[in-house]
Amino acid sequence: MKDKTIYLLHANICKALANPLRIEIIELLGEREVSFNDLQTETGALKSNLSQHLSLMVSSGLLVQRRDGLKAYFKLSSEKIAIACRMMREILIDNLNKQHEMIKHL
Amino acid sequence: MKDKTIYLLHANICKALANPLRIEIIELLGEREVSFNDLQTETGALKSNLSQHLSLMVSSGLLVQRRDGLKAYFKLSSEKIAIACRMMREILIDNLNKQHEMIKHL
DNA sequence: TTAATAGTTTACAAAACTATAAACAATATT
DNA sequence: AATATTGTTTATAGTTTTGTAAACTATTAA
Repeated sequence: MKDKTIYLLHANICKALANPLRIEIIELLGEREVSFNDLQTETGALKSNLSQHLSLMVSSGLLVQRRDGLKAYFKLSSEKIAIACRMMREILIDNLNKQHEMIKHL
Repeated sequence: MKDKTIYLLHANICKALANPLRIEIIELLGEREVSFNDLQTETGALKSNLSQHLSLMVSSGLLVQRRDGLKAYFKLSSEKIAIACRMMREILIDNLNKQHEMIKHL
């Protein structure tokens, strides 16, 4: 029987991306570090909800957190994350375009 | 109020990857088309379960399905999907290596 | 020390996801 | 026509994810 652990771990990384707010966070982080406060302002999310999502992203290894006094700052743990995220966006756009073509040819 | 539709759609693409069996399927498909039967043999999944996952992947635009008589065949709708998937795997491996380093330095 | 600020954690209900089993449909074979 | 093959769909029960609200913690300021 083949070991499926790697698929489970791999799926967990994908899961950490699989939420609209978390996608928005990744795009806001882009190349730079952003404070919790700015993330809240820009996403409009509830503090508690934002904190939960950020915590999930940190513990799944997508983000790194730093604290300075009361303030918390977050950044991507690797630029590969932004790249993978952009690639998914491309797949989405391609799909939307294909659907659009389908509809046009009716 | 900013429109978040794009984040929702983007997250849906990520969700379509966010399951161990679906990751395994994507890797099996790689560059080539594979029959339902072969997918079942190689994954060891239940027919009904496999069919549900494949159906989800088709409707989310990740896969294309073809039928020939009784047989069903599946392939990736774009090679970008394999690439994105490999990139996620790299992120995973990097994370595991980082964790390993952390543990070593205790 | 008290109050204010900035996040975090916990509790909980609703929604989404998953695996299994059983019923079903479509095609091919006898 | 009857049977077998190859999947698909539906039903269901258990699990996970999610957003909100409330309680809590840590740091800073008065």
